[in-house]
Amino acid sequence: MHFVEVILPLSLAKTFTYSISEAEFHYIQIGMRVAVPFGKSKIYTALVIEIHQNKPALYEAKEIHQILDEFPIVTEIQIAHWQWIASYYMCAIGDVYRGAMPSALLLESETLISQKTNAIIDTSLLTDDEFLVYEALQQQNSLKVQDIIAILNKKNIFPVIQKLIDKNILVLQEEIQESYKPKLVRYVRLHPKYDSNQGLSELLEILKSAHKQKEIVMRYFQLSAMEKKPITVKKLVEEANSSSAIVKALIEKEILQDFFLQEDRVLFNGEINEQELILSAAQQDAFVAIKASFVQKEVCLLHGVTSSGKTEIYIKLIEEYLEAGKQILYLLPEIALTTQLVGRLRTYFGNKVAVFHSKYNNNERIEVWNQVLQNSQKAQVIIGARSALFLPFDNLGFIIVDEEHEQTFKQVDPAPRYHARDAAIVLAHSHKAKVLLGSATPSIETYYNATSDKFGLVEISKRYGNVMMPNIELVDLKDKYFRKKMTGHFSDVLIAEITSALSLGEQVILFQNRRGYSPVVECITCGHVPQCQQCDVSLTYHKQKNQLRCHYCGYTMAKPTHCHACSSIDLTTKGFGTEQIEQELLSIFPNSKIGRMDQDTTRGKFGFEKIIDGFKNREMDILVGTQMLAKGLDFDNVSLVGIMNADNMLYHPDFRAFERSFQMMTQVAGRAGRSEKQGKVIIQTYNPNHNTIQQVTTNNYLGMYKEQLYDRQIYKYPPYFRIIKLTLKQRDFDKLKEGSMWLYQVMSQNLNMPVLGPEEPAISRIRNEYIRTIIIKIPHNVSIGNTKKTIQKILNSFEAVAQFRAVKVSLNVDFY
DNA sequence: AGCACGCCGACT
DNA sequence: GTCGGCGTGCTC
Repeated sequence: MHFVEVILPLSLAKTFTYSISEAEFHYIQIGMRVAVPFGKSKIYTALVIEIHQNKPALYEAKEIHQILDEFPIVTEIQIAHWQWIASYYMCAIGDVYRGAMPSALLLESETLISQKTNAIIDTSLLTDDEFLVYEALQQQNSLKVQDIIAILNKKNIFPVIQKLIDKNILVLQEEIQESYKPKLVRYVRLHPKYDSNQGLSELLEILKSAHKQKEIVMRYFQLSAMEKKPITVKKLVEEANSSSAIVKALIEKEILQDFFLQEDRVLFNGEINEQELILSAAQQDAFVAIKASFVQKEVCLLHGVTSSGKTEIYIKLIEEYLEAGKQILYLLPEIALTTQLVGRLRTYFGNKVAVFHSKYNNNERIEVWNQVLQNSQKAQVIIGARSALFLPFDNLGFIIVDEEHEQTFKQVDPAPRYHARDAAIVLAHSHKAKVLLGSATPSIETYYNATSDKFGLVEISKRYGNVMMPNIELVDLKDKYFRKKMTGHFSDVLIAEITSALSLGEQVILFQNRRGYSPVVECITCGHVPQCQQCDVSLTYHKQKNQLRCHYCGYTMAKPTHCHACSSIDLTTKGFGTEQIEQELLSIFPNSKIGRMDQDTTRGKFGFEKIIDGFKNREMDILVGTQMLAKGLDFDNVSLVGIMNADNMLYHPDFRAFERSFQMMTQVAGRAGRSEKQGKVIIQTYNPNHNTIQQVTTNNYLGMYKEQLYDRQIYKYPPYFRIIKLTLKQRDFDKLKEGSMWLYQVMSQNLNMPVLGPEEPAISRIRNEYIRTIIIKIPHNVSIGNTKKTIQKILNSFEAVAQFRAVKVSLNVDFY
């Protein structure tokens, strides 16, 4: 009687018990994967988290299908960390498991349908559908469920299959395929029988008349003498200027032999910079202060203004942890930033640097996973986006969370909705590692923790190399429009500054945060704006493709030629996004090269890099972009930054709107003036006297922090209160309304704390589902654990009500 | 997440 | 009358 407890990669909170044989019991270890049958026919990759001998009383445990690993591929620290995430962020452990593992390690079975061998079939006894399946099987050995759905063009195909099985025509089998394939490279060597000197002369004799072949063999000798390492077939063919057919002939003659070696997909072949990195005085002070803070505290905030040279300090710290033989995790908010950073770190640490993020393909991810697990030399420094947090660290010593304030560290959908910064701090604790948070504009929460002695705090207020902070000028849009000094969305001041920057050969960045201000098509006659059929939003106009698009469900339609409400043909576009700014620029500065960076232009694996590199290489004069521009990019020739409209960020219905606006504007402004010359920033706004805008202008982080902190306390927001947001979704409007009201009332009666809602969000319907939200504010002196238990209990009774069961509820703890 | 069971409306 | 739609519940 031997059993294992396993986690399944499904949104199920429970663990499941399977029985194993005695032999398996002695072999199996916690952290290994097992293939298990689950439900009627499927096989899933489960993770063993406990091995025991307690026979379940209520059901008969199924046997596992097979053990998939030879050694644990998940550590016990990881399992504990995942359990913490599941409990803190109120999601199923299965969600965390599924989100944490590279998908290639979580294979599911695929049902294959094939014809029974030697079946005697009388096709006249088949129905039309059955015949179609039968006929398809004459072409192919096996079909997938999806194939049959396509062939029959209907959803429920199981009755048909069942009948065919009953008629003894079909068989089903479940197949799991290991999708990871090591990259194998083909090499050649001389056949051992010619190894001796005598063999050599024999060889030359054989090849006397085969010129081409002789050439290859001679080239092979040269290369192996020169390189003193195995030679690939590819290289040999290239060097000998020959073809692989000739190599093949030599192999067949048993003169050469081929063999395969496994190769890493991710290789670094650059030069390692041997020069020691020298820190400036300010950097050196910060470096020493951080180390001092780590003596007492586990977490330290490095608050350094934009271009204060934080990366060099990180590199110095990484060096020290590497010397101590520790693994280092470097978290970045955006995948797109990794390329730049990897290049930089590799010049110091060479092949010890590995990258991990979701755009990596499956094979690459598994290689990094294994390298981290084995504490390989190739993966001592891991750079990655938030998911890198889930790697199987063996000996983690140090975590850097760069641009700590970025909201992309918080996963929104799907569950687990974790915050990578906070989860990193917890992970570091179990590894007894240190955490460094870096930012020019720390989040209010982090700065609060740093100033209330929970975290260490180190500040740098000077830019590296004494570059001056940019000079920020405000332009009052109301006044400019009144005095007719505007050309499109550009004020005369901005145009003048762009003109002068361009004439000096300097580059310009223009920032337009498009959120909520997408261009729409409007009918001049009746004011009708085309809406998405399935969502509660206006369709966005995309000039390039001349179509209207829904940003929420992806619905597209061609731009209408007439109004669908009144048939008028007088249509106009309203609102402005990056695309329109780009268009306007083209007419104002027809001789300049203009680039655009937003979600539309940075698609594809290297879309972002292409634009960034293009701009760096000065292939463009002006770059227009969205918030992507605000994320730690370094350009050395940008002297002017323009913020097209500061107001649409400020007036977002969100308690973080001012904090975010400050961060975004300060970060964008920070792209200006990286060399000796002082940079210039123009902010166009209708509210030049707004506190937040004034704080940006005077680079007054502390002022912003204090003001926001005060507001947060009064309006009961973090860091004084923890926030849990519940989102309810349902296709039926009334059901949703009733359900959300019920939930709100029970919550506010049973929780002794503020509960807000049920609120109809600004976009109240997406993909035909109506949405309501409820917000719970947990004071800091109340136990979060108990509160979450109560919330869970209420949700359980909510689900027990039959009419509410169809309402989907999702939880977002520490909603960002 | 599947997948089966079971209950109601649109067709043979 | 049945086929097939979806709501509901369970999976070790």
